[in-house]
Amino acid sequence: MSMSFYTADSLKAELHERGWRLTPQREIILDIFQNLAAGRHLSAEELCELLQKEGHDISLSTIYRTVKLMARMGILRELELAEDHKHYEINQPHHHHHHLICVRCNQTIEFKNDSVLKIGDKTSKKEGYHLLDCQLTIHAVCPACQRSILPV
Amino acid sequence: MSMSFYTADSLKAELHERGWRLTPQREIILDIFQNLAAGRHLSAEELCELLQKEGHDISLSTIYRTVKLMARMGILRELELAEDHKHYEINQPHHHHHHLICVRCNQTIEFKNDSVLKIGDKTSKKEGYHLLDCQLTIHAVCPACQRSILPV
DNA sequence: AATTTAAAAGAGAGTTATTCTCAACAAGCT
DNA sequence: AGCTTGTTGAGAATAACTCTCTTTTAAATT
Ligand SMILES: [Zn+2]
Ligand SMILES: [Zn+2]
Ligand SMILES: [Zn+2]
Ligand SMILES: [Zn+2]
Repeated sequence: MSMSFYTADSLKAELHERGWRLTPQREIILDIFQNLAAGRHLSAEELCELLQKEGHDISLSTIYRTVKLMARMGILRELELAEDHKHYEINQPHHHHHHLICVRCNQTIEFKNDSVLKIGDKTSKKEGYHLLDCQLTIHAVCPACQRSILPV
Repeated sequence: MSMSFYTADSLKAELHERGWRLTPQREIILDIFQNLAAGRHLSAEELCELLQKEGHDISLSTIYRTVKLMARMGILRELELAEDHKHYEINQPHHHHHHLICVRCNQTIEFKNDSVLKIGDKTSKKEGYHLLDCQLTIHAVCPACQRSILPV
Protein backbone atom coordinates (compact mmCIF):
# COMPACT_ATOMS: atom_id res chain seq x y z
CA MET A 1 0.00 0.00 0.00
CA SER A 2 1.14 3.52 -0.66
CA MET A 3 2.53 5.78 2.00
CA SER A 4 -0.02 7.23 4.36
CA PHE A 5 1.06 10.87 4.45
CA TYR A 6 2.26 13.12 1.67
CA THR A 7 4.11 16.39 2.12
CA ALA A 8 4.57 18.88 -0.68
CA ASP A 9 8.12 17.56 -0.98
CA SER A 10 7.24 13.89 -1.22
CA LEU A 11 4.53 14.73 -3.76
CA LYS A 12 7.11 16.72 -5.71
CA ALA A 13 9.57 13.84 -5.65
CA GLU A 14 7.00 11.36 -6.84
CA LEU A 15 5.83 13.66 -9.64
CA HIS A 16 9.39 14.29 -10.79
CA GLU A 17 10.03 10.56 -10.92
CA ARG A 18 7.60 10.50 -13.85
CA GLY A 19 8.68 13.73 -15.47
CA TRP A 20 5.79 15.71 -14.04
CA ARG A 21 5.71 18.97 -12.11
CA LEU A 22 4.59 20.24 -8.78
CA THR A 23 2.29 23.21 -9.34
CA PRO A 24 0.74 25.50 -6.72
CA GLN A 25 -2.66 24.08 -7.69
CA ARG A 26 -1.59 20.51 -6.95
CA GLU A 27 -0.03 21.52 -3.67
CA ILE A 28 -3.16 23.37 -2.56
CA ILE A 29 -5.47 20.49 -3.49
CA LEU A 30 -3.29 17.99 -1.63
CA ASP A 31 -3.41 20.28 1.37
CA ILE A 32 -7.20 20.44 1.29
CA PHE A 33 -7.49 16.66 1.42
CA GLN A 34 -4.81 16.32 4.11
CA ASN A 35 -6.77 18.63 6.38
CA LEU A 36 -10.21 17.20 5.69
CA ALA A 37 -12.00 15.67 8.67
CA ALA A 38 -11.71 11.87 8.83
CA GLY A 39 -14.44 10.19 6.81
CA ARG A 40 -15.27 13.33 4.84
CA HIS A 41 -15.12 13.10 1.06
CA LEU A 42 -15.55 15.66 -1.70
CA SER A 43 -16.89 15.69 -5.21
CA ALA A 44 -15.12 17.80 -7.82
CA GLU A 45 -17.78 20.49 -7.45
CA GLU A 46 -17.57 20.47 -3.66
CA LEU A 47 -13.80 20.72 -3.83
CA CYS A 48 -14.14 23.69 -6.18
CA GLU A 49 -16.47 25.50 -3.76
CA LEU A 50 -14.21 24.76 -0.80
CA LEU A 51 -11.21 26.10 -2.69
CA GLN A 52 -13.03 29.31 -3.58
CA LYS A 53 -14.10 29.75 0.04
CA GLU A 54 -10.43 29.65 0.98
CA GLY A 55 -9.54 32.17 -1.68
CA HIS A 56 -8.08 29.80 -4.27
CA ASP A 57 -9.40 30.12 -7.79
CA ILE A 58 -8.58 26.83 -9.45
CA SER A 59 -10.46 25.91 -12.59
CA LEU A 60 -12.79 22.94 -12.74
CA SER A 61 -10.66 21.46 -15.52
CA THR A 62 -7.63 21.44 -13.27
CA ILE A 63 -9.62 20.05 -10.37
CA TYR A 64 -10.90 17.13 -12.44
CA ARG A 65 -7.43 16.47 -13.83
CA THR A 66 -5.76 16.68 -10.44
CA VAL A 67 -8.05 14.38 -8.50
CA LYS A 68 -7.87 11.83 -11.31
CA LEU A 69 -4.08 12.07 -11.31
CA MET A 70 -3.83 11.70 -7.56
CA ALA A 71 -6.20 8.77 -7.55
CA ARG A 72 -4.04 7.04 -10.14
CA MET A 73 -0.98 7.73 -8.02
CA GLY A 74 -2.68 6.17 -5.01
CA ILE A 75 -2.80 9.45 -3.07
CA LEU A 76 -6.58 9.76 -3.22
CA ARG A 77 -9.37 7.19 -3.10
CA GLU A 78 -12.00 7.50 -5.82
CA LEU A 79 -15.32 6.53 -4.28
CA GLU A 80 -18.29 5.35 -6.31
CA LEU A 81 -21.18 6.07 -4.02
CA ALA A 82 -24.77 5.71 -5.13
CA GLU A 83 -24.82 9.08 -6.80
CA ASP A 84 -24.14 10.37 -10.25
CA HIS A 85 -20.68 11.66 -9.53
CA LYS A 86 -17.48 10.55 -7.87
CA HIS A 87 -16.13 11.44 -4.46
CA TYR A 88 -12.53 11.69 -3.37
CA GLU A 89 -10.76 11.38 -0.06
CA ILE A 90 -7.18 10.96 1.08
CA ASN A 91 -5.98 7.38 0.98
CA GLN A 92 -4.87 6.39 4.47
CA PRO A 93 -4.99 2.68 5.26
CA HIS A 94 -5.58 3.44 8.92
CA HIS A 95 -8.81 5.24 8.18
CA HIS A 96 -9.89 2.80 5.54
CA HIS A 97 -13.61 2.28 5.43
CA HIS A 98 -16.25 0.83 3.17
CA HIS A 99 -19.83 1.58 2.19
CA LEU A 100 -23.23 0.00 2.77
CA ILE A 101 -25.68 1.65 0.37
CA CYS A 102 -29.46 1.48 0.19
CA VAL A 103 -30.36 1.03 -3.47
CA ARG A 104 -33.73 2.72 -2.98
CA CYS A 105 -33.00 5.88 -1.00
CA ASN A 106 -29.20 5.97 -1.41
CA GLN A 107 -28.61 6.32 2.32
CA THR A 108 -25.04 5.26 2.96
CA ILE A 109 -23.42 3.84 6.07
CA GLU A 110 -19.64 3.69 6.41
CA PHE A 111 -18.08 0.73 8.15
CA LYS A 112 -14.63 -0.64 8.85
CA ASN A 113 -13.38 -4.16 8.31
CA ASP A 114 -9.75 -5.12 8.59
CA SER A 115 -9.93 -8.30 6.54
CA VAL A 116 -10.96 -6.40 3.40
CA LEU A 117 -7.56 -4.77 3.09
CA LYS A 118 -5.90 -8.13 3.72
CA ILE A 119 -7.88 -9.70 0.89
CA GLY A 120 -6.90 -6.81 -1.36
CA ASP A 121 -3.25 -7.19 -0.44
CA LYS A 122 -3.24 -10.93 -1.00
CA THR A 123 -5.12 -10.80 -4.29
CA SER A 124 -3.08 -8.04 -5.87
CA LYS A 125 0.19 -9.59 -4.76
CA LYS A 126 -0.84 -12.94 -6.21
CA GLU A 127 -1.44 -11.35 -9.62
CA GLY A 128 1.64 -9.16 -9.48
CA TYR A 129 -0.38 -5.97 -9.26
CA HIS A 130 0.74 -2.97 -7.20
CA LEU A 131 -2.14 -2.25 -4.81
CA LEU A 132 -3.48 1.29 -4.62
CA ASP A 133 -6.84 0.93 -2.92
CA CYS A 134 -9.62 -1.54 -2.30
CA GLN A 135 -13.26 -0.89 -1.56
CA LEU A 136 -16.08 -3.15 -0.49
CA THR A 137 -19.45 -1.83 -1.64
CA ILE A 138 -22.59 -3.44 -0.28
CA HIS A 139 -25.88 -2.84 -2.04
CA ALA A 140 -28.91 -3.46 0.13
CA VAL A 141 -32.30 -2.15 1.23
CA CYS A 142 -32.37 -0.10 4.44
CA PRO A 143 -34.89 -0.77 7.23
CA ALA A 144 -37.04 2.24 6.34
CA CYS A 145 -37.27 1.25 2.68
CA GLN A 146 -38.11 -2.34 3.60
CA ARG A 147 -41.16 -1.07 5.47
CA SER A 148 -42.31 1.35 2.78
CA ILE A 149 -44.66 0.07 0.11
CA LEU A 150 -43.68 2.84 -2.24
CA PRO A 151 -42.22 1.81 -5.58
CA VAL A 152 -38.59 2.03 -6.70
CA MET B 1 -29.34 -13.04 -0.40
CA SER B 2 -31.87 -13.22 -3.18
CA MET B 3 -32.81 -16.44 -4.94
CA SER B 4 -30.25 -17.66 -7.43
CA PHE B 5 -32.49 -18.44 -10.40
CA TYR B 6 -35.47 -16.61 -11.80
CA THR B 7 -38.03 -18.04 -14.17
CA ALA B 8 -40.51 -15.88 -16.03
CA ASP B 9 -43.08 -17.00 -13.46
CA SER B 10 -41.08 -16.14 -10.39
CA LEU B 11 -40.22 -12.76 -11.91
CA LYS B 12 -43.91 -12.22 -12.63
CA ALA B 13 -44.85 -13.09 -9.07
CA GLU B 14 -42.28 -10.74 -7.61
CA LEU B 15 -43.36 -7.91 -9.90
CA HIS B 16 -47.03 -8.41 -9.06
CA GLU B 17 -46.21 -8.25 -5.37
CA ARG B 18 -45.39 -4.61 -5.94
CA GLY B 19 -48.19 -3.86 -8.38
CA TRP B 20 -45.94 -4.06 -11.39
CA ARG B 21 -46.24 -6.00 -14.63
CA LEU B 22 -44.39 -8.66 -16.52
CA THR B 23 -43.84 -7.41 -20.05
CA PRO B 24 -42.36 -9.30 -23.00
CA GLN B 25 -39.42 -6.89 -22.87
CA ARG B 26 -38.64 -7.73 -19.26
CA GLU B 27 -38.95 -11.44 -19.91
CA ILE B 28 -36.61 -11.26 -22.90
CA ILE B 29 -34.00 -9.23 -21.02
CA LEU B 30 -34.07 -11.64 -18.08
CA ASP B 31 -33.62 -14.49 -20.53
CA ILE B 32 -30.58 -12.83 -22.08
CA PHE B 33 -28.86 -12.55 -18.72
CA GLN B 34 -29.83 -16.08 -17.66
CA ASN B 35 -28.14 -17.47 -20.75
CA LEU B 36 -25.05 -15.31 -20.66
CA ALA B 37 -21.74 -17.14 -20.21
CA ALA B 38 -20.49 -17.11 -16.63
CA GLY B 39 -18.38 -14.05 -15.95
CA ARG B 40 -19.74 -12.14 -18.94
CA HIS B 41 -21.34 -8.78 -18.28
CA LEU B 42 -23.10 -6.28 -20.52
CA SER B 43 -23.46 -2.53 -20.69
CA ALA B 44 -26.81 -1.05 -21.72
CA GLU B 45 -25.48 -0.46 -25.23
CA GLU B 46 -24.07 -3.97 -25.50
CA LEU B 47 -27.35 -5.43 -24.31
CA CYS B 48 -29.18 -3.39 -26.95
CA GLU B 49 -26.94 -4.74 -29.72
CA LEU B 50 -27.28 -8.30 -28.49
CA LEU B 51 -31.07 -7.97 -28.42
CA GLN B 52 -31.14 -6.62 -31.96
CA LYS B 53 -28.93 -9.47 -33.13
CA GLU B 54 -31.53 -11.87 -31.76
CA GLY B 55 -34.35 -10.02 -33.49
CA HIS B 56 -35.72 -8.14 -30.51
CA ASP B 57 -36.21 -4.41 -30.96
CA ILE B 58 -36.30 -3.01 -27.46
CA SER B 59 -35.71 0.71 -27.01
CA LEU B 60 -32.73 2.03 -25.13
CA SER B 61 -35.09 3.77 -22.70
CA THR B 62 -36.65 0.47 -21.76
CA ILE B 63 -33.27 -1.21 -21.49
CA TYR B 64 -31.97 1.42 -19.09
CA ARG B 65 -35.17 1.27 -17.06
CA THR B 66 -35.21 -2.52 -16.94
CA VAL B 67 -31.63 -3.16 -15.84
CA LYS B 68 -31.97 -0.50 -13.16
CA LEU B 69 -35.19 -2.10 -11.96
CA MET B 70 -33.71 -5.58 -11.90
CA ALA B 71 -30.62 -4.36 -10.07
CA ARG B 72 -32.83 -2.78 -7.42
CA MET B 73 -34.74 -6.04 -7.11
CA GLY B 74 -31.48 -7.93 -6.62
CA ILE B 75 -31.85 -9.90 -9.85
CA LEU B 76 -28.90 -8.21 -11.56
CA ARG B 77 -25.56 -6.96 -10.26
CA GLU B 78 -24.63 -3.44 -11.27
CA LEU B 79 -20.87 -3.37 -11.77
CA GLU B 80 -18.75 -0.23 -11.62
CA LEU B 81 -15.72 -1.19 -13.62
CA ALA B 82 -13.06 1.31 -14.59
CA GLU B 83 -15.03 2.68 -17.49
CA ASP B 84 -17.52 5.44 -18.04
CA HIS B 85 -20.59 3.26 -17.97
CA LYS B 86 -22.12 0.49 -15.90
CA HIS B 87 -22.15 -3.22 -16.57
CA TYR B 88 -24.78 -5.74 -15.56
CA GLU B 89 -24.75 -9.45 -14.93
CA ILE B 90 -27.09 -11.96 -13.31
CA ASN B 91 -26.77 -12.11 -9.54
CA GLN B 92 -25.94 -15.66 -8.55
CA PRO B 93 -24.14 -16.09 -5.22
CA HIS B 94 -22.50 -19.27 -6.48
CA HIS B 95 -20.76 -17.43 -9.27
CA HIS B 96 -20.02 -14.39 -7.19
CA HIS B 97 -16.79 -12.74 -8.12
CA HIS B 98 -14.94 -9.50 -7.65
CA HIS B 99 -12.70 -7.24 -9.68
CA LEU B 100 -9.04 -6.29 -9.67
CA ILE B 101 -8.64 -3.28 -11.95
CA CYS B 102 -5.52 -1.61 -13.31
CA VAL B 103 -6.05 2.14 -12.95
CA ARG B 104 -3.76 2.85 -15.90
CA CYS B 105 -4.87 0.46 -18.66
CA ASN B 106 -8.21 -0.66 -17.15
CA GLN B 107 -7.34 -4.33 -17.56
CA THR B 108 -9.61 -6.23 -15.20
CA ILE B 109 -9.12 -9.57 -13.51
CA GLU B 110 -12.01 -11.37 -11.87
CA PHE B 111 -11.40 -13.32 -8.71
CA LYS B 112 -13.43 -15.21 -6.14
CA ASN B 113 -13.28 -14.88 -2.40
CA ASP B 114 -15.78 -16.48 -0.07
CA SER B 115 -15.18 -14.26 2.90
CA VAL B 116 -16.33 -11.16 1.04
CA LEU B 117 -19.91 -12.38 0.91
CA LYS B 118 -19.70 -13.30 4.58
CA ILE B 119 -18.59 -9.79 5.48
CA GLY B 120 -21.44 -8.39 3.40
CA ASP B 121 -23.93 -10.66 5.12
CA LYS B 122 -22.69 -9.82 8.59
CA THR B 123 -22.51 -6.07 8.00
CA SER B 124 -25.94 -5.70 6.40
CA LYS B 125 -27.56 -7.90 9.03
CA LYS B 126 -25.98 -5.86 11.80
CA GLU B 127 -27.48 -2.65 10.39
CA GLY B 128 -30.85 -4.23 9.62
CA TYR B 129 -30.34 -3.90 5.85
CA HIS B 130 -31.61 -6.50 3.38
CA LEU B 131 -28.57 -7.58 1.37
CA LEU B 132 -28.79 -7.53 -2.41
CA ASP B 133 -25.17 -7.69 -3.55
CA CYS B 134 -21.67 -6.92 -2.40
CA GLN B 135 -18.62 -6.20 -4.49
CA LEU B 136 -14.96 -5.87 -3.67
CA THR B 137 -13.20 -3.59 -6.12
CA ILE B 138 -9.41 -3.44 -6.03
CA HIS B 139 -7.61 -0.59 -7.75
CA ALA B 140 -4.01 -1.34 -8.60
CA VAL B 141 -1.30 -1.13 -11.25
CA CYS B 142 -0.82 -4.22 -13.41
CA PRO B 143 2.65 -5.72 -14.06
CA ALA B 144 2.83 -4.33 -17.62
CA CYS B 145 1.98 -0.80 -16.50
CA GLN B 146 4.49 -0.99 -13.66
CA ARG B 147 7.22 -1.61 -16.22
CA SER B 148 6.09 1.06 -18.68
CA ILE B 149 7.48 4.55 -18.28
CA LEU B 150 4.60 6.05 -20.21
CA PRO B 151 2.52 8.63 -18.39
CA VAL B 152 -1.02 8.25 -16.99
C1' DA C 1 -65.10 -11.33 -24.36
C1' DA C 2 -65.35 -6.54 -23.63
C1' DT C 3 -64.18 -2.71 -20.60
C1' DT C 4 -61.29 -0.21 -17.68
C1' DT C 5 -57.11 1.53 -15.51
C1' DA C 6 -52.71 2.38 -14.68
C1' DA C 7 -48.19 0.67 -15.71
C1' DA C 8 -44.89 0.43 -19.29
C1' DA C 9 -42.85 1.21 -23.90
C1' DG C 10 -40.96 4.13 -27.40
C1' DA C 11 -39.09 8.35 -29.37
C1' DG C 12 -36.60 11.96 -28.73
C1' DA C 13 -35.35 15.95 -26.12
C1' DG C 14 -32.86 17.30 -22.01
C1' DT C 15 -29.42 16.91 -18.33
C1' DT C 16 -24.97 16.89 -16.49
C1' DA C 17 -20.64 14.89 -15.01
C1' DT C 18 -16.55 14.53 -17.23
C1' DT C 19 -13.29 14.99 -21.02
C1' DC C 20 -11.21 17.41 -24.82
C1' DT C 21 -9.01 21.29 -27.33
C1' DC C 22 -5.88 24.79 -27.68
C1' DA C 23 -3.73 29.10 -26.67
C1' DA C 24 -1.27 31.15 -22.84
C1' DC C 25 1.52 30.22 -18.92
C1' DA C 26 5.14 28.65 -15.94
C1' DA C 27 8.17 24.80 -13.57
C1' DG C 28 12.48 23.38 -13.61
C1' DC C 29 16.74 22.45 -16.27
C1' DT C 30 21.00 24.44 -18.50
C1' DA D 1 18.05 34.53 -18.51
C1' DG D 2 16.34 31.44 -21.88
C1' DC D 3 14.38 27.05 -23.39
C1' DT D 4 11.53 23.06 -23.29
C1' DT D 5 7.62 20.95 -22.26
C1' DG D 6 4.17 19.89 -18.87
C1' DT D 7 0.13 22.43 -16.99
C1' DT D 8 -3.57 25.67 -16.57
C1' DG D 9 -7.93 27.92 -17.80
C1' DA D 10 -12.04 28.69 -20.65
C1' DG D 11 -15.24 26.90 -23.05
C1' DA D 12 -16.82 23.52 -26.39
C1' DA D 13 -17.73 18.69 -26.95
C1' DT D 14 -19.03 14.14 -25.44
C1' DA D 15 -21.86 10.61 -23.86
C1' DA D 16 -24.19 8.05 -20.37
C1' DC D 17 -28.28 8.36 -18.55
C1' DT D 18 -32.82 10.40 -17.33
C1' DC D 19 -37.16 12.80 -18.36
C1' DT D 20 -41.31 13.94 -20.81
C1' DC D 21 -45.16 12.81 -23.15
C1' DT D 22 -47.93 10.11 -26.16
C1' DT D 23 -49.27 5.56 -27.32
C1' DT D 24 -49.63 0.93 -26.15
C1' DT D 25 -50.82 -2.91 -23.36
C1' DA D 26 -50.93 -6.09 -19.03
C1' DA D 27 -54.13 -7.66 -16.27
C1' DA D 28 -57.87 -6.91 -13.15
C1' DT D 29 -62.88 -6.32 -13.40
C1' DT D 30 -67.18 -6.67 -15.29
ZN1 LIG E 1 -16.59 7.52 2.83
ZN1 LIG F 1 -33.41 3.18 1.94
ZN1 LIG G 1 -17.44 -9.62 -13.86
ZN1 LIG H 1 -2.28 -1.82 -16.61
